[in-house]
Amino acid sequence: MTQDPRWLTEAEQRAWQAYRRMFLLLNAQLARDLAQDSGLSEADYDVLSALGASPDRRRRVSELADRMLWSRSRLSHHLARMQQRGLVVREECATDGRGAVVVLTDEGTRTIERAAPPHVESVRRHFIDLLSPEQIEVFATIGETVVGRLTEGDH
Amino acid sequence: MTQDPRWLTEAEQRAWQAYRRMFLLLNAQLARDLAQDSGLSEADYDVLSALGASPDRRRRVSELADRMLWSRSRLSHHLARMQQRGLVVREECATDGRGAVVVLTDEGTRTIERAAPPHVESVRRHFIDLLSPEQIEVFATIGETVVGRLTEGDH
DNA sequence: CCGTCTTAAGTGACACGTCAATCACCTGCC
DNA sequence: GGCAGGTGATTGACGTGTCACTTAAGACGG
Repeated sequence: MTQDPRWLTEAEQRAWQAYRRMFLLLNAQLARDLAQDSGLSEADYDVLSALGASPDRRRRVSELADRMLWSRSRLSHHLARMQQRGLVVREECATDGRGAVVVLTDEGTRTIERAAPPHVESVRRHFIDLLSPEQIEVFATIGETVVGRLTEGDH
Repeated sequence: MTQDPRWLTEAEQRAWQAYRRMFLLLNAQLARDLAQDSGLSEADYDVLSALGASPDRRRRVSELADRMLWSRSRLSHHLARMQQRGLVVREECATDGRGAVVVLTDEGTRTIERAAPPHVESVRRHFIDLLSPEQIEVFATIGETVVGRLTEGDH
C-alpha cells in the first residue's frame, strides 16, 4: 500500500512555483536579448563561452560535453551546425585516434568576445542586480546543495 | 562608445553557475522520475495538472496557455498529441465561436491523479527536502522578485 | 598478437518548440 | 448592416534535442 504523499506546504508551493516561472521567463528573456544583441542562441553562447575559457580555445568533444552537462549526441549535432557557420572546427586528436578536438575559429573567438559583454549585462539586469548580496549567497548555496545531491555517486 | 561591462563578481558567478547547473540536473532528474513512474513528460504533467486544477477540469485554450506561460502554438501542438493519446479532448466554446475548450478525459483524470503523488515525492527528494524553511522562504522571494520584474508592464 | 570489452564520436529517425502564415470569427465604427 | 481591424486557434516548415544504433579505435587478459 502506497503511503499518502506529503503534499507541499503553502510556502513550499510558493518556492516551487516561483522557481518554475522564474526559469521560464528568465530563460526566454535572456534568449531574446542574446538573439537581438548577438544573433546567437543560448546553446551557441554556452558552447562558445566554454571553448573560449578553455586552454588554447580547444577541447576534447566529450570533455566539453561533460563540462557543459550536455549529451554527446546533442553536442555533436550542435557542433555540426556551428562548424557549418564557421564558428568552430573539428580536428583529430593526436593522442587518441577515436577522439576529436573542437577548436574555436577566429570568427568564433570574435563572436564570443563581442557577445559576452551584452550577455553579462542582460544577466545582471534581469537577475543578479535584483538580488542583495545575502540573497546571492543563499541562492548559490541552495544551488550547490541541490547539484551536490544530484551528482553524488558520480565518479 | 560602449562602457566596459561590469563582469560578475566571484560570488555572483557562483550563484549564476549553480543556478544553471541546478536547473539542468534537476530538470533531467525530475523528467527521468516522471517518465519512469508515470510514462509522462514534464510537459504532459504540467498540462494535466493545470487542467486538473481547473473548474470542471476544463479551460479555454488560450487561458491555459497564458496560465502556463506557453505559446499558443506550443500548447496547440501538444494538445493534439495528448488528444491522440486520449488524455484530453477539445470542445467548441459556447460563447465564442473562435474559441476552443480543452477538457480532461476520464483517463486524463486518472493519469494525473496517479502521477501526482510520485512526482511530488520526486520534487521533495531532489529539491524541497534539501532546503531549510529559511532557504525556502528566501528562494521564493527571489523567484517572485525576478518574475515580478520580468512581468511588470504586462496588463 | 588475438579476441573481447569498453569508449569516443557521429548518425538517423523521431518528438518537440518556434515562427510565420492562415482561417474563422468577433468587435466596433460609419 | 457591412467592412476594417483585431483576436482565438491551428498548421506547416524548420531548427533543435533525444534515443538507439553504428563505426572506429583503444585497453587488456590470455
